[in-house]
Amino acid sequence: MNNFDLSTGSRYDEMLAALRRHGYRITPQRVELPRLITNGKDHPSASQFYVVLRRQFPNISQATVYKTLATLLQIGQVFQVDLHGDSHYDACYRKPHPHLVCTRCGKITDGEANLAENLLAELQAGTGYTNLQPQITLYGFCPACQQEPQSGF
Amino acid sequence: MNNFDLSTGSRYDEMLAALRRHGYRITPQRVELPRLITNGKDHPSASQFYVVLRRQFPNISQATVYKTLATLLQIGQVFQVDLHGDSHYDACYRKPHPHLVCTRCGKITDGEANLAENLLAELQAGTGYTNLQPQITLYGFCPACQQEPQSGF
DNA sequence: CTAACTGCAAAAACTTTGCACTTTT
DNA sequence: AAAAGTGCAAAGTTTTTGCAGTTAG
Repeated sequence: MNNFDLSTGSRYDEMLAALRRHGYRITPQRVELPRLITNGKDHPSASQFYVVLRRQFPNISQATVYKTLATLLQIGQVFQVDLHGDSHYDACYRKPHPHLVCTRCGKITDGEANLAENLLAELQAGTGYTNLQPQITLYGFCPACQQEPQSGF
Repeated sequence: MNNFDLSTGSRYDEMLAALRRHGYRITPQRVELPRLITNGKDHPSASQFYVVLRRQFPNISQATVYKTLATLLQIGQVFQVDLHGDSHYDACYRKPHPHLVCTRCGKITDGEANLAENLLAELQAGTGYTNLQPQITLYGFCPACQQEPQSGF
């Protein structure tokens, strides 16, 4: 049921294991955010995580959400999608793939990975840059939003 | 001397012509920002434009910079590169190309376009999305910054 | 028990907005 | 002269920071 081949257990288990491996403590908040991000195929923002997490932790703070995401980012367990305005997070960073952002409804979906990997390889080789982390975002109108009338052009 | 083949005059002339064509008035500020962005091969942020523009317009406001960039964006004359904390701008949006961002010094440089265009075509065809505007950003260490010691790992 | 983590509140950074004044056309 | 643009200041967002109290190991 997982789109990505993870021979070493589920994405969620791997994320918690990574936290432990890096010496971070396992707190209820650090259990729940990984669970959320690995369960859905959406790409929530910090404030979207905050809203959902508050159902289980009524007193959780935005700071904790930001700090947890920063931690996961640091150990390479989430991938950041920078949008104009805020950042969104993707749990499945291992296979680089493009993100399609609908500029009308704001939905973010995953694109195909094939060429993305080739492009990464090409750049890795040709530019002298190392440690390249790709962020491929395409802004456009999703199939559902194409029916609606143009905004103002 | 221009990296991109612009059969119809310089990038700067084209940008001003586009402003006129769309009915925008040509003000000193709208002359100078296009001159700045088309002259360099860097990718300034709004506040970087602000700092430079203040040399010629001591009273210019950040608001004017943001509004001017929004206008140029709207008529497709600049391309926006969304980074974690702010957005940067590229004058040569016509040929989609990747941007390489050094996570140590922050420098943004242009990558090769070949595969970028193929990837765009592939996605345009395969996803049902329309009007796709690619934003391909790769974070890594630039050649100059690779000598320095790792931050803290 | 100790170091690490959380929540809270304040602050910082980026961007947008409203409005009076000025400038293009 | 009219419409559009600018500057200023205030406000709106997102994200970061400092610190006291709490908790995981």
